[in-house]
Amino acid sequence: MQAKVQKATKNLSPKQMEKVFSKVAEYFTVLSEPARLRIMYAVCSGEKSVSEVLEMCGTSQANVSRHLQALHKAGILLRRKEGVTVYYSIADNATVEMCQTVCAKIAESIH
Amino acid sequence: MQAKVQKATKNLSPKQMEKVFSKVAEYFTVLSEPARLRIMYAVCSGEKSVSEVLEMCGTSQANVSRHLQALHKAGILLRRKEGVTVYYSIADNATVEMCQTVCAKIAESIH
DNA sequence: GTTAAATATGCATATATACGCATACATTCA
DNA sequence: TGAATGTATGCGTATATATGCATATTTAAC
Repeated sequence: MQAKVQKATKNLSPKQMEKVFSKVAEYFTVLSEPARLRIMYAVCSGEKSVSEVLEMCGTSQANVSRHLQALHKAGILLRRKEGVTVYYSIADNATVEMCQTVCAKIAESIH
Repeated sequence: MQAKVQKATKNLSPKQMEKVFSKVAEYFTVLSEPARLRIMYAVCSGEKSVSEVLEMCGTSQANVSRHLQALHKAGILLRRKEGVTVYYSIADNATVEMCQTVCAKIAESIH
């Protein structure tokens, strides 16, 4: 962590370092909810409207809407509006691949 | 996410899938605290005792102790006791590298 | 304009957890 | 045994946020 991170944080003040850690923590917070992971998993199979995700994930409409917004705000999902319908799709493949790796690793430990 | 994850989750029941998402969420939760990231960053430079981390990170001893325990319980840090002193070091390099990547990416956006 | 469908938001509540403080526990040494 | 050092834990509090429910907002069709 230090080696690589120091390259990117070499010229950062302690205050700025705090900001980095704070933002990184925020980022991981978005991924730290089962409901959001379920939703991400759904959107991974292709662009989905809020209603479609709602059907696939089975919780309240309000929740799905808010979770999708959170993922969008974090830059992980793309948002596209078409009439009354709002479509979400993957924006950040790096994040998705990271989740893939972690999910696969943990899934194996369950087999 | 689906492609790779489906390979590892092909034979999992919906209930088991829920367990996977739940465990993945737990894992990310550990990484979603600035204080813990700061501590991980400190331990990255080499094995550290609780007191050493305490000096580097500047919060209460109780907090440092608990955060280190959380990181250990998550399998990210190794714990070694020597007399009264407890030393922690990196156990899971994959996690550390993941944090490196995310930190570097976010640090760049601050420059 | 009215209605209907899709999405978003306000509010109350429950739950999780980070933190500070005090104190307990463990180990070493005199 | 007693004292000192390093670490862990119990407890109360503050804060964040996930959720459900009701309702508002947006857009299209009539």
